[in-house]
Parts: sequence; structure tokens; C-alpha cells
Amino acid sequence: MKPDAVQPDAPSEQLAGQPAEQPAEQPEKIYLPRTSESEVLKKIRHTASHVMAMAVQKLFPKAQVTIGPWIENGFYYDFDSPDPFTEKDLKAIKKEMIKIINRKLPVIREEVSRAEAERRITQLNEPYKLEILADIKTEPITIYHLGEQWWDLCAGPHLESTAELNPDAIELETVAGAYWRGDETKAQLQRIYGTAWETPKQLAEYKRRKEEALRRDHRKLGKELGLFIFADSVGPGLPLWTPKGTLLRSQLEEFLKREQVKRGYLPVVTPHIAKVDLFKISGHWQKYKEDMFPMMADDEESRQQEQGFVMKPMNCPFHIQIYKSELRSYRELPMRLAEFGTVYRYEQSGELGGLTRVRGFTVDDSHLFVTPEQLDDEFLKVVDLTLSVFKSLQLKDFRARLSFRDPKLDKYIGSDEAWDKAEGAIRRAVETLEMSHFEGIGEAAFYGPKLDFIFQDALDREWQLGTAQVDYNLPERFDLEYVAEDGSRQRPVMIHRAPFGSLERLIGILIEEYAGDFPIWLAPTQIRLLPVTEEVLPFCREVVLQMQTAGIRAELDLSGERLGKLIRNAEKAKIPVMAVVGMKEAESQSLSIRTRAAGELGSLPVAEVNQRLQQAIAEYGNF
RNA sequence: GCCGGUGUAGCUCAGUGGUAGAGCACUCGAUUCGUAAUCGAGCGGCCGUGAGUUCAACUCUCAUCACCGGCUCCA
Repeated sequence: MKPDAVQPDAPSEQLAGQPAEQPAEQPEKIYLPRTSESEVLKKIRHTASHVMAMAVQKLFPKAQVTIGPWIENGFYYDFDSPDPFTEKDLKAIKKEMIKIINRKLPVIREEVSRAEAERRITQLNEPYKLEILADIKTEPITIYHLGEQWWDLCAGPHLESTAELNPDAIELETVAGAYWRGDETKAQLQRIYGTAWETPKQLAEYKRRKEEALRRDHRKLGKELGLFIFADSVGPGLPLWTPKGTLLRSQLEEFLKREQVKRGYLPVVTPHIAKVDLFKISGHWQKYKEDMFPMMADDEESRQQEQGFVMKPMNCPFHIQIYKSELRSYRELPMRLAEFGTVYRYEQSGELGGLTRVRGFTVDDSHLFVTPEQLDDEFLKVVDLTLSVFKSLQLKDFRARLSFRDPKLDKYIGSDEAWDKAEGAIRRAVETLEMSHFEGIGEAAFYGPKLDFIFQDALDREWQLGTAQVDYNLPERFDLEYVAEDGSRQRPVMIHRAPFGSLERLIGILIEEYAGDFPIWLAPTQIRLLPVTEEVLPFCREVVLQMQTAGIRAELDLSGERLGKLIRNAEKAKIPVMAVVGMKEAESQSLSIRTRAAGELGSLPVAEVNQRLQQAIAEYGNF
């Protein structure tokens, strides 16, 4: 890179060899219903999964059938097969399916008694079917036949004949492992995912959308835009943030810090490691030892005695120590300790991916210590802050989940009474705010219930971002107190909350939400000057300096390429505002503005551009 | 952690049992150019890593690491 005072970075290092981004041709809009919205798709996909199962058993006679439901954009079928299926097998299976379809086999529904079903399944030697049958509580049992040769237990509904399936609207997509009954202690099955539509056109549109989703994928965009990297020698799930990505991160941090200052939060900083003992008190060690990075011990003896240090998986015990460091008065409450705290969790290797599931991440964490009387009001304020953060970030598509304990599970600490109180507080909050929500039984933290905000990524996978939690248990375990008005010692309640959840995951979702086109206040580079000739460079340098002085992230393209190329590079780098500068502009102290969102805007005086940029940044708006 | 797939230049990818190629990026030269790619030359790879088979491995086998899809998990 050429050293240059006004060029923060070289504009040309990204996006090598990308195919030209054509403005997407807009063909007729094809509506793709989800399976749950379409009776005909339900039938198509049910039948397709049966046809696939029949084809698989023809080609792999040892494969045993289990279940094969429709899912929102296709279907799958799980088999127990001694020989694992590979992608190559899919072709042969599809071929076999076409044969079955062409045989125009009638799909015949039959009702039989439980005993009869049992007898027939036993004949077939299909143990999984027997288990399924045992779970069906109603009688008669429905069976669907494909012609004479093949049948399956199924509630339906189905098409009338395999002939109604269009082979050109079916695609077998991928093979995957899946556990019987979704239980990892049970047999590992082979799952084949497929999709089936009414018409080949729909299938084509479905595939087009999948490719489109891939273009938004934050892993791809993150690399193209140079926001973050992973290095083999650092380790999986441990992202490294480049200058551009760090700019993005700090904008988000600064934004939230400003909001928190307005709301009386107090910043704190705590270390990344602590003695194991701390997490024994909190209960983390007992509950999540396996999911923490291994303990660091001085010697074997210390290791035996579990005396050593661990990377922190959560920030709460640290904030609790700060609370505990002095005798607190009710006058100090609510006390809101906040920190962008980086935590480390030893996630299973198969879970890691991009920024959405990592092993080291930064929580926009805060722990609020409140009196029981303050709880409801303070919790409402937390939810309000969270919602306002989403609004500022233009994140609209999320679902609120009440993550409560599953009384059947034994993974929680604390009394039922404490849990009931905590869950009640969360319930009251969503009722007061009239928020639409759903309940996630068994989704609670081990120390308390949560209100979680769930978002989807480009590939329709769900991720929790923001969270707000009510906790009566850790105050108990750490013996927290405050002195009440009457001089008595009382126990505070804790609220754990993180509107972003984690900066990493938030940024992953934001990249996909914006498809890399960040609003100006977040964009790592806000404006790039594109000189038409060398003669205007002095003017450009002066303008960039002026902008930078005003707090605008401006840069100058010094690559010396022709204007068309400069624009192309800036567009591909998704820089929101471009300023073309030729002699005309230099002479008139103006900039010819082109935005990514709106194209050419014509010439504007430098001062006006400056002013409009600053305004856009301050108001989280557009140019 | 489990099942399947992938790993070739900085990036995106092609390729063969006889030790490799393209485009872009990068460097240099020419061009001084007005809203999505100027032309030419050059540089650049221990073909993820380790073992095995073979006269010979980037190619075949095994192991391992990383990534991708799914399952399980997610304080």
C-alpha cells in the first residue's frame, strides 16, 4: 500500500475475480408458499418422501425406514442403513423415483387395526415402524400404499397417484446424519433432504432464492468486504477483526454505550479469566464444565484439586463481585453494571460457523441489581431499551420467546418459588407491552428464565440475539444484600440483559439483513472520492482531510484507474456514497455525488455534502 | 461430538497416476481518462497436513486439521 496521509486504506484489495454483478433481471414474481400454507404442497411432499423411501429401499434393500415428514420448503426421510448414503447416491435414487412416478402408482389409503398394523410391520422387519406405531394413540391406523409393492404408516394427506408428481419439479438436495428421535444417544440415521414443487418453474425460483441467500451470507460478504477473518493457526470459532470490521464493531458499541449512559448504566471492566472457585459458586462449573475451555493449572496436584484458572464463559460472577465489594444501600439501586465482556465457550466443533456460533465472543452485558419492588419496572425498561436498539438497527423480523424452565429437567438451580416469581415478572412485562411472543419450555438458563429475541439468518436458521433474564438464584448463591430503608438486610434481584446478545452474532445477522449495504453511520467507509484525473488530487486530499476532521470516514481512491473502474470498485465495496471529482468539481469546490442507494445525484457543494453526511450519521439515516 | 461433502496462487475456480492452469488482485510500463472492468508485461502455488500404496501421488488409500450442509448441543 502506498503511504498516503489521506488514504486510510487501499480501495482495491477486495473482491478479486467476482463475476460482474448485474442488476438483477426482474422476471415475473413467483410466489413460493411454505408447505404449511399449501394443502397441495403438503400432499406433493408427503408423497414425494414416500416415493423416495420406496426408491431407497429398492436400491438399498438393507435400509430400514423411519420417518419422512414434509418440512417448510421440502421434505426428508430418515433411514437406518448399514451403508451410508453419499451425494452420488442421490442421482441413482432420483432416477429410481422417476421410474416409480412413471409407473403411475395409485396412492391408496387403508385403515387397519393396531393388531393388523403390528402384524404387517413385523412381517417387514421394520423395528422403527413398530416404535412409531406404539406412539400412535388413535385407532384405526392409517396406511398409505404406493401401488402393490410398498406402504408406510402415515397420517397423510397424499396425492392420488405418483403420476401427479412432476419429476422436473423434484430435487434431492443433500444427505445428512440425524439421530433417531433427535436423541444423540440413539441410533444415527441417514437423512435425505429433498424438495418438491408443483412446477419446474417453482423449483427454479426456489433454487434462485437459495443462491440469492448465499450471496447475502455473512461469511461470504465478510470476506469480500474485508470485515473479519479466521486463521487456522488461531483456532476455529475465534474470529479476528480487521480494521474495517473493527470500525463496525466500535460503532455498534459506541451506539449502545450512548443509549446506556442515558439510562443510568455504569461501565465496568473485568478480566477474561478467574479462579475455578468463582464458577463453582455460580454453578457454572458444575453445569457447564465440559463447555468451558479446559482449566489452567500450575501442576498436577492443583489440577487434581481443581485449583486453577478458567476463561470466563459469562460475565455475571464478575459483576457480582463488584456489587459485593461494598455494603450497598437501597439508595444505590437499581445498580446497572455494564461491560462489553468477551467470553469463551468451548462449543462442540460441529456447532461452529461464521460469526453466528463462535468460541470467543463479546457480550454487551449488563447486570442490574434491583430491589424486588423495582423489578417489574426495571425489567420493562430493559425490554424497552432492547426494542429501541432493534429499531435503530432497522431489525424488524424477530420473535420474542419466553424461555422458561422445563419442570421435567433437572438442570436448574434454585427453588420453584424463585423460578415462579422470575417467570411471572417476564410474563407481566410482555403483557404490559402487549408484545406478541411464544413460549420456549426448557429454553431457560440454568439460573433463571429469559425473554429472548430470535432472528433468522439468510439461510432461515434461527439465532438468539437480545436477551433479558430475571434471576433470583445467583443473588442467593453469592449471598448478595442491600440495606433497606428500615435498616434490614435484604436480597436484591438480578436482571441479566444483552440487547445485542453478542457483537459477533449481531454483526453476522446485520451483514445479512443489509446484504452488506450498511447504513451510513455503520459503514466502515462512508464516502470515497474518485478522482477523474491526477490534476484534482490536491483538491481531493483537502476535501478528505476536511471530512475526516469532521468525523466522517472518508477516503480517496489513488489507484489511478479510469473512472468506470473506480466506480465499479466502490460499488463492489458497497461504499454508500461516492464523490466523482474532475476539474469541474475542483474549480467549483463541489462534488459529483453518486450513492449506492440512489445513483447519481449531481453536483453538490463540498460544504453541503459534508453537512448532509454528518446529519445522516447523527440521525442513523441516509444521505 | 455424530453423518455426508469440500480443501489447488491473495480471491473465485479449472485440471491430470508422470511434481500445475485461467480470470481477478498485486508489481512494472504505456494510457490522463466523466459515472460498474484501458492495454501490455511480470510476480505468484511443497495442489490443507502427515503417513501408506506405487518406478512415480496434487491425483489412489488411511489418518489428521479446517471449512460447508444437516443432527445433537447452546449458561
